[in-house]
Amino acid sequence: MKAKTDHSASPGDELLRALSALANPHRLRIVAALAGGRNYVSGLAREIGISRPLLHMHLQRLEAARLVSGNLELSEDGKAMKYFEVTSFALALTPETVAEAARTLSAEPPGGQRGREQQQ
Amino acid sequence: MKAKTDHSASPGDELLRALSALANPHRLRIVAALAGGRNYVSGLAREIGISRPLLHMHLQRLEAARLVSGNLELSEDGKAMKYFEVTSFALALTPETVAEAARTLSAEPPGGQRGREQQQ
DNA sequence: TTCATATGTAATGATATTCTTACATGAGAA
DNA sequence: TTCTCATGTAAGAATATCATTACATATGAA
Repeated sequence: MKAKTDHSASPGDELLRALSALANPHRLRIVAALAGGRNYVSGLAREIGISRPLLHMHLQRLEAARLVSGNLELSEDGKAMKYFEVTSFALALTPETVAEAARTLSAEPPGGQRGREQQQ
Repeated sequence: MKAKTDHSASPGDELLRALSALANPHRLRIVAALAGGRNYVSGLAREIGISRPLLHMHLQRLEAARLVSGNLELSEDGKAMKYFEVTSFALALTPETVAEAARTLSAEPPGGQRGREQQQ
């Protein structure tokens, strides 16, 4: 129950989070829509045709991966609206960059990075 | 039950499949290990410390995404060994490339690309 | 034959993700 | 007050993913 927006993660973990965030058709469309200009969640939900609660969940995932960012604003008529926009991310994925990132992955609970003697 | 290695998929679908394939710590490590040289599945399983059936499953996912490829060979002593190697993939991920790919996503079973009038 | 190596897959369970429905709040307009 | 539009979140069901265990095959060596 911590680190939803973990600011202290290894490059490997950050890459993994970004990849997990992008590995979904809805979220790809969300990023695509926001690449065309910022929008608030209700408007965005209508634009891409999914429910607000669902969009809310996907936006959280994208924001946790730092691929989008949102901030609450007050419209002229006083309505609170949360506008989201894409961050200017740039990920280069090749066998080499993946290999480099994989070296700093923290996952895998039991065992850790060191000590991997095969048994039987 | 079809298209495990779908050769006729849109760029968007291919990107989604590649992203889904990479969005897993084991599979990042598998790609990393193979980037250091080809290997056969039992050897690779020992190298990265996971069970063979599990590795087999992950390799299928990576191969379906065309990130790795394997071919069966016969060792000198007659053992059948399946050697895997990474393909020379290169994915550039930016808001723009994602937006471009998202235009050709086929997913979303009911509704399709067209016809998205809001109800309510 | 038995042991050790390689291959693959089926069955099952444990977790994680995804998605809908329903509810709750706040502010301006009618 | 009531309606509309915005926000968010909780609960539960439906799927998908992940992982282990167990089984099945084939080959060479002891």
